[in-house]
Amino acid sequence: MRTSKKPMDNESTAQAAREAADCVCFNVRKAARLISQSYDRALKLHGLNTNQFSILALIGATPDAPSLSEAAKALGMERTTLTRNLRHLDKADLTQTLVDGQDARTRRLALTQKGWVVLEAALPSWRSVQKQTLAELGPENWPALRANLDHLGQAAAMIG
Amino acid sequence: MRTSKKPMDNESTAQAAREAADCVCFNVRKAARLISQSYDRALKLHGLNTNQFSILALIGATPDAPSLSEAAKALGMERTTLTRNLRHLDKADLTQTLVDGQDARTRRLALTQKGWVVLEAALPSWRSVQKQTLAELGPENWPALRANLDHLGQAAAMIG
DNA sequence: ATTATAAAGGTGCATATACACCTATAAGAA
DNA sequence: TTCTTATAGGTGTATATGCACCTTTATAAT
Repeated sequence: MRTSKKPMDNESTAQAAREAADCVCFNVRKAARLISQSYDRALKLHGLNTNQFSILALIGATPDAPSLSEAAKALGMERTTLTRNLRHLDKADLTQTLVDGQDARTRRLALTQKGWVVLEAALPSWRSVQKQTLAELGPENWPALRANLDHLGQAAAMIG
Repeated sequence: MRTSKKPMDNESTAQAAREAADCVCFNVRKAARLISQSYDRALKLHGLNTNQFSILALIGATPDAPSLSEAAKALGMERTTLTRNLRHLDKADLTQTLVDGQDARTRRLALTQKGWVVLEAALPSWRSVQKQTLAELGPENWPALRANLDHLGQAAAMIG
């Protein structure tokens, strides 16, 4: 006896829809949402969220001030998304967006002195949450996981 | 001779910041952004993005109409995020949000007939992009990758 | 030098995300 | 039954995301 409330005509679609629980995109997005919450909690003390921390760290880690597009590429972030994310950091006086001397089209990104101070202060909190996360995962699983994520990110441009 | 443009006092912070390229959260978020773009392209024909597809599929796949909170839990999505995401689907007449008969606090989620039709139509496009994505990844790598992502998502609540 | 093309970046719009705080309703305690 | 507490959900606010389309500036072609 059927107890489902779904109309019989949709039953085959319902069955097919169960496949989508295995969707790569869904599962990566879901993990990103959940993991972000723990990193956000850890960085909140420093007035940063995980995204802002990543941007500061990328700029700080790049030997010469990267252009907006270079930074966006390195962050795997749409250029226009980075433009807007930088607004908050610029307003908070953590970053500076300056016109390049050679090419008037290019914006070069740099940390302000305050940006350096906040980044340095936030790094121990990041290390702590990163360590806990790797411990949960099993640190030996991380290299392969990261390689798979990198590979998927690389390949994505060719798919769809 | 030093050629870096960064002030010497920040060099140790710059060095430390390079560790953050290995951040679990950053790498998962980055992959989510990039992968989402390919799935979004694949589903665009059907007027859906990957997130909307996932919500439709989850509701369609659930035997009895799930409550908002149950659906949010299954999607790994903040309840209030789902509330707002459903607005677009409700407005597009793909989903219905109805007050439960037993408990006036509870909203039960269901697909409209149009929702069933769109979901059914979108499933082949999803299968296609999913297949290409798994082919790029190497299908044998997906079970472990998914298990690691699930584990991280589960553990996130305890971290930070 | 002029024109055509390419490259860098910004804006409008739509959608996604979640915390803090609020209301409404149900269930339990007195 | 009344009071208390727990549960389900919504709203205000801030930030994130990316596509389509635009302007500005540099480079290439003639």
